[in-house]
Amino acid sequence: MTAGERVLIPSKEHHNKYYHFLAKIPLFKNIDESELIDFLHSVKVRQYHRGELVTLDSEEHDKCYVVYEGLFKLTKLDEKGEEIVITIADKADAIAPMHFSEHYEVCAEFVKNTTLLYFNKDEIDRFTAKNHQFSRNMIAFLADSVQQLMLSAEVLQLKTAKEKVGWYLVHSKVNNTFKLPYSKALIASYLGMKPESFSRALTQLKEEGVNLENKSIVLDNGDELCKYCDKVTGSACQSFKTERCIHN
Amino acid sequence: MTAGERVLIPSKEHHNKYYHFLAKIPLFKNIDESELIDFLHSVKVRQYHRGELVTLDSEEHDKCYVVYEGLFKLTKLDEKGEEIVITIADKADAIAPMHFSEHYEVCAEFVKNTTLLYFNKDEIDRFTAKNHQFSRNMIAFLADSVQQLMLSAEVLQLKTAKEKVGWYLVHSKVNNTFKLPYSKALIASYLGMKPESFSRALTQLKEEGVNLENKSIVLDNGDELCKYCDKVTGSACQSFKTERCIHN
DNA sequence: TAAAAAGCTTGATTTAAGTCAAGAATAGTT
DNA sequence: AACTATTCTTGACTTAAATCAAGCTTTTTA
Repeated sequence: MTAGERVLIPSKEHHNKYYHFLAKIPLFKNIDESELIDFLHSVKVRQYHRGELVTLDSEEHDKCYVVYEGLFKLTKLDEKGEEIVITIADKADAIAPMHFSEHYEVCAEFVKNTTLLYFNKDEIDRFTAKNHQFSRNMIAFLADSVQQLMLSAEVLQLKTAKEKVGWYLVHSKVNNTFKLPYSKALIASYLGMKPESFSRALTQLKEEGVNLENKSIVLDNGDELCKYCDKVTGSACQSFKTERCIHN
Repeated sequence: MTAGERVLIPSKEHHNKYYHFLAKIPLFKNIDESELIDFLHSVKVRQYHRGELVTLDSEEHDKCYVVYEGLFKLTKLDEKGEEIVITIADKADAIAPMHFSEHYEVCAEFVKNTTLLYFNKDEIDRFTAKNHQFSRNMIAFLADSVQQLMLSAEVLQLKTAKEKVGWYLVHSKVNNTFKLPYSKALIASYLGMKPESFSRALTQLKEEGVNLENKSIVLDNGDELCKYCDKVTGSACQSFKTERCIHN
């Protein structure tokens, strides 16, 4: 199956479905309906299989992708076959290789069967020139990427295995989901550690009252994860800066 | 000395000097002279001493800085006093904490006496709205930050001590400077390693024909560093993709 | 529902880089 | 030139996480 065969030209009803989906993502926030409808005509769709590995080189490079359905990890591979996970891209997340050097090669590894919506660079550029709100959204999107990358640089370099896992779990607590969103192995690779180390970190956390039942976080007391919380994550917490919060 | 005392209101002749400097940096590329002159009236100046440590919180946050003279490292510190270096900001480099969450705290550690030019967020926002080329430049600036951060994530996580140092040296080779731009300790911290490890890595590289005399790189053969070169760095090399290049 | 595969855990061992400590080299100052 | 303060190097030792290997669980599929 070649790339071309899997590029779908969306029908009118699909367009409608994609429009409603895209209109809600941050990249298209606060944009006039008429302009947005017009722009979204240039959307293309492509599907990928679980386990598939795509190198974002030359051809795939001048694009901006949005995950419509599914999950993939954006990775960098070295000669020895080692990999680092740069981001986990979940539903509604965007990836814009069009902004990188054509010599910067990254890989997309599809964790589930995945449907990506995408736009070509020249369409994006035209819309950026035409619509100032879209420029602003693009700036916000990139700024958010920068901040996330700086935050994970910090986590990866400064924290021990236990602290990394605690930090990851505190997200799920702040989200109010109290659930691990992905497999342990995937989260481990995102945290730059091996599944064995992840598992050992969990047994250490168990001694502190942090338990995982199935994929749900169960806390003996309720505040056991607070010590692993950073300020940016914490700012989304209900108890942020109350007396129960470590950030004052 | 309080912050206020060190904020200088530039005189007309200083303005002229700053204008010529700023007009050449990427953030202000291809902008009409009249518009740029107008915008640059909002520039402010501040000086910092070697060794000074400034936390970019609340007050310092809503700004965009450009290094006019000097050098600082943007760092993240943890409770134990450990630090990671996010970027080394040298002459003409820009840092825009205004794009980050107010809860994301970073530190600037001044390596030399430093003069920073800066703009307030609302001025930047106004100019972004008014001038599309500036929007484009801002997008390019952020995209470049994203790529640099992804590249260093890769270097920091995937490479051994020797490979990190080799990778750093190959930059200086591609630049044609063949010189270490900073102290070994600063470069070591940028590479996420201790000075001792940096030193040991250098002795390993010496066995491969890579020598440092004073701060100059001296190669026995000339191609000893090529194996440490990544594609993005390599694309700036004279011999990129020739038969002498590892990237084909 | 059995079989196979994938995902996870636990133990024993290795390893690369960090730590600590002391001395050498270089740069800066009087 | 002599003194001081950094900066860098080298050696001995420690340590956190990786690796290797085996067994256990859960999920998938036939």
